[in-house]
Amino acid sequence: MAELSLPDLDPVSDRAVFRQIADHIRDAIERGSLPEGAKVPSEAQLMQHYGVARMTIRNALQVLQGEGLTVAEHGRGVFVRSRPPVRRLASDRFARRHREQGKAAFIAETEEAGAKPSVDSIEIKEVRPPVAVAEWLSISPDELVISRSRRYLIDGQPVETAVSYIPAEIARNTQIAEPNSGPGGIYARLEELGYRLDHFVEDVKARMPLRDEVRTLKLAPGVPVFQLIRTAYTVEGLPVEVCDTVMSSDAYVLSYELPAR
Amino acid sequence: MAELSLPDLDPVSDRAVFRQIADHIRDAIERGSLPEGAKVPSEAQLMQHYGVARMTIRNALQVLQGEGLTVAEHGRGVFVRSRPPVRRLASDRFARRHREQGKAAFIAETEEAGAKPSVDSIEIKEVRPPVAVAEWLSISPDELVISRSRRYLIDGQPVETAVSYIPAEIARNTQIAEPNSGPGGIYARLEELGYRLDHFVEDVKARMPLRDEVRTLKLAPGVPVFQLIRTAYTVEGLPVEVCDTVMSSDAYVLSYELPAR
DNA sequence: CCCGCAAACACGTATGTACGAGTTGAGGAG
DNA sequence: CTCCTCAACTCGTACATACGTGTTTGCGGG
Repeated sequence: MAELSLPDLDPVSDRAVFRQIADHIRDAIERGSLPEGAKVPSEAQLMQHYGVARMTIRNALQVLQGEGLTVAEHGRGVFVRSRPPVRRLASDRFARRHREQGKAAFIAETEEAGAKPSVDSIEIKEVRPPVAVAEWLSISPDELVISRSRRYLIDGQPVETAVSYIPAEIARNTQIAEPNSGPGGIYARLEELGYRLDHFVEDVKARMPLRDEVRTLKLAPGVPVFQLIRTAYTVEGLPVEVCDTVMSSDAYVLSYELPAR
Repeated sequence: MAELSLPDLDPVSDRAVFRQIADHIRDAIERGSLPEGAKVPSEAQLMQHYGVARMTIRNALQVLQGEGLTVAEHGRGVFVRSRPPVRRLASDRFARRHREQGKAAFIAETEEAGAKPSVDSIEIKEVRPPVAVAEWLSISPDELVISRSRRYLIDGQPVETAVSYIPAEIARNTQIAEPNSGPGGIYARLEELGYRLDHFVEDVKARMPLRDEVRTLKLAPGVPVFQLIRTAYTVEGLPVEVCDTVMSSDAYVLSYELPAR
């Protein structure tokens, strides 16, 4: 790696050696000396350059990996993470005019972007709701709900998991309780059943993924997830569905429009 | 820590030892055997329990810290992270009626929650905009903008930094270019200047914090940040302000209302 | 009884060693 | 020329050791 010149350590600094090294590499990435996809010098090369032990180098590399700046590939090296192009989720994605065109939001958006959407792991159960879900739906935790779990993929890559909860009173023996919820998705079905949707409330959190989520969404180290809790309300103010969605934060930008009124 | 019983290692598993140990502790946290704020057994105790080297224990603990589940406190121990009560940002926070009451959104919300809001590090400059900002404002990168940086604190704890950009053409020699932007904040001033605000578009990303952000927001390890880019549009569709906000993701839940239309 | 200080304890940083396992490319066999 | 093997390189895991620095606690002297 003669191409990349890293500074030497500052012997008087009280900053830990592994942090100084992480700083040097981070600077190189931010400067563009190490562009996306570039290979970071190997552990052995960095040991030689700085004259420190391997553990020190590994500590430094782990800092960068935790920041989501690099990924290590076993047997190949450490590389600057290249971020996939992000998808922007519009705030009108649940507008009725989209439903009336017969496609669920995810399918329509993805095809629009020229990619191939798919959905797998669809699982439908009638269960007692988690307490938080019962609260959002304003029902008793003893009332059963239909839960619809699924995973969304773009060009075969998993990008999002979601679980919807609908009171069983509403959804039982309807197409909502079928794996294929029909044209326009479950929101179209709810409206056919006479539940006129008025608005959704979407609560957005960000956090580090759980272990399962890392596996299911094939997340790189150092990538947080969005967790969205979306509740659908009818014009009467009745909550009829809660959807709990987890998505990789580096595949998405969420876009919302706020009225200035 | 006789209170907490951790399983033994599975000698036939091909899962790395440090991951198994991390799994055990994670399970204990999720089960509630290690409640919020509880002290995780010390490195020495875990070494003894599992009969492994300290580095192995430290690797395990680092996994959990990276997941945001624990924090290590030098000289004291490792503790289960307790999440502070979250603040919920309503989607009508920029409604005109709030501006007319003379308080900026942040101040009003925080006082409402019974906490003491403050703002520091206010810095106002006239600069050339970053290219991305110029694009959002639909101006040339050569046109100057007023940038207003500030940091928001709740009860003295920093929770959010923000930088607003307003075309200098609009804001020069107005109160917008003063540290104290007056009652109702800069949006009230813009409306007084004849820019009737119609709506905002807020783009939400989540990512791991940069080094500076960790320092400025006093972020715990394993806590991602939200980055919000909010653009204010007038009724004529003219973008008049862009605000780039970074906030700790564990102090906030963002809440948006979406029309079903 | 209280204060102060030292020991015990805890995590942080760093060195050195060893072996395992995935990837790659060069060189030799066919 | 092609294919295969193997060596070299790379990161992953784990052990042992040492010393630094911040925190807590308990003992002993005043």
